[in-house]
Amino acid sequence: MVGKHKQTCSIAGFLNLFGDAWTLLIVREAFYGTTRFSDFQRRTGAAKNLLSDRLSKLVDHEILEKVDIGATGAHYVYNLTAKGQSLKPLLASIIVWSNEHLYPDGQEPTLVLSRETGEVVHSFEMKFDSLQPHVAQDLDVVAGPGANEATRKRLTVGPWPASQRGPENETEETPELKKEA
Amino acid sequence: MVGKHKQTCSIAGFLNLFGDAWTLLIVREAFYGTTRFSDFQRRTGAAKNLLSDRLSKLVDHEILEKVDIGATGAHYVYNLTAKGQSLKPLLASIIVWSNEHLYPDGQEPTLVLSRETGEVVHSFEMKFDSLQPHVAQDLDVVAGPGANEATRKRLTVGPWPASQRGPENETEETPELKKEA
DNA sequence: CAGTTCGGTTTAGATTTTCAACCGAATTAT
DNA sequence: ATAATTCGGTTGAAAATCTAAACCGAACTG
Repeated sequence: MVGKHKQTCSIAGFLNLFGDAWTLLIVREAFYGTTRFSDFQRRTGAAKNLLSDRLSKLVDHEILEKVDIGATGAHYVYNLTAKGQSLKPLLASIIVWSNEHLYPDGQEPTLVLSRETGEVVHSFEMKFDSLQPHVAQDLDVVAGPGANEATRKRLTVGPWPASQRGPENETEETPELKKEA
Repeated sequence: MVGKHKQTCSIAGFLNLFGDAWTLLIVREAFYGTTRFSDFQRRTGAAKNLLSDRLSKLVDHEILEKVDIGATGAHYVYNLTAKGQSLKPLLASIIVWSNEHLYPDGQEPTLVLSRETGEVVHSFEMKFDSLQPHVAQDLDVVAGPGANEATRKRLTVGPWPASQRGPENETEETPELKKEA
């Protein structure tokens, strides 16, 4: 796949990779510590063939790496690469924007916290020092006041990206957006 | 539309609005100063019915506002609302990430500059002061070394978001990604 | 008053997504 | 030993979405 957008534009290039309903959700899952095919499927709700396709695409683009575990069997883990982890500030930005503009105050499903102070992050700015490596390693994502039980259970576990956790039973329901659609 | 993702998750909520190939590209166009239906169509390449649908959705969500100009005729402009303009840091983040990870050095189609220093912005960090309004008003987006003529012509004009510009003739071509797909 | 522009809608066909069924290899249970 | 289950998919059929082109009315232009 060469990508649908032919424009010379950094945003169009991004959309060629992430401009669909599932890819970024799969990356989110990877940050939540999900590594197994079946866990991605259960936790995102994506169909298996589509999930298979998107995982391959992410592996092709070196956002994830596929590692064969289990001596001979069909057992793999998908891990975030360094490139994949570099998406963290972007995901954090998306959470912050969504919380401010899509959810009523006090109903945010997830929150971005400063790891240092524990305070909720509400806004962000570009950093002008081009010599520094990526920052935003000092951010955590935790369940917000609008999180349901399933979400809360998964987000009370640790830092982001998290190490792998076992496959608990989850069923997600009802969002509750500020503006309808 | 209620949204495809039912999960209680700020990222899923975002994807319910922006998780497709065109919506964010239309918002980008709005930042580039595009306001008219036909200009959106020509500059994004989206089919008219899909563009119509997406513009309505963005108006519903108050990212854009539709203003009737021209006394009686079918003449409208779509303007970014304050909520729409609040997406600027997110779009800037996307450009910065794409430039670092999708394009070879020196072939970035668009660049994010500090308005103050004129320097290229390479990374960003969250701002922990929750009392401040959105920042990143001091950023400009300009054509990068990898921009083609069409892109360059449109991006040499001014600040971002730009005021409306006339409909020049553009035809976009060939991207050139670091990793194939 | 004929043709063009603007902002769409409609329709038909192509593509993508969903959903369920199926599959082989390995692992666990009886 | 053999049956059932898990894992990581693939296949195929139906539904939904997207593309591309045709069409449309209401200005406005020549």
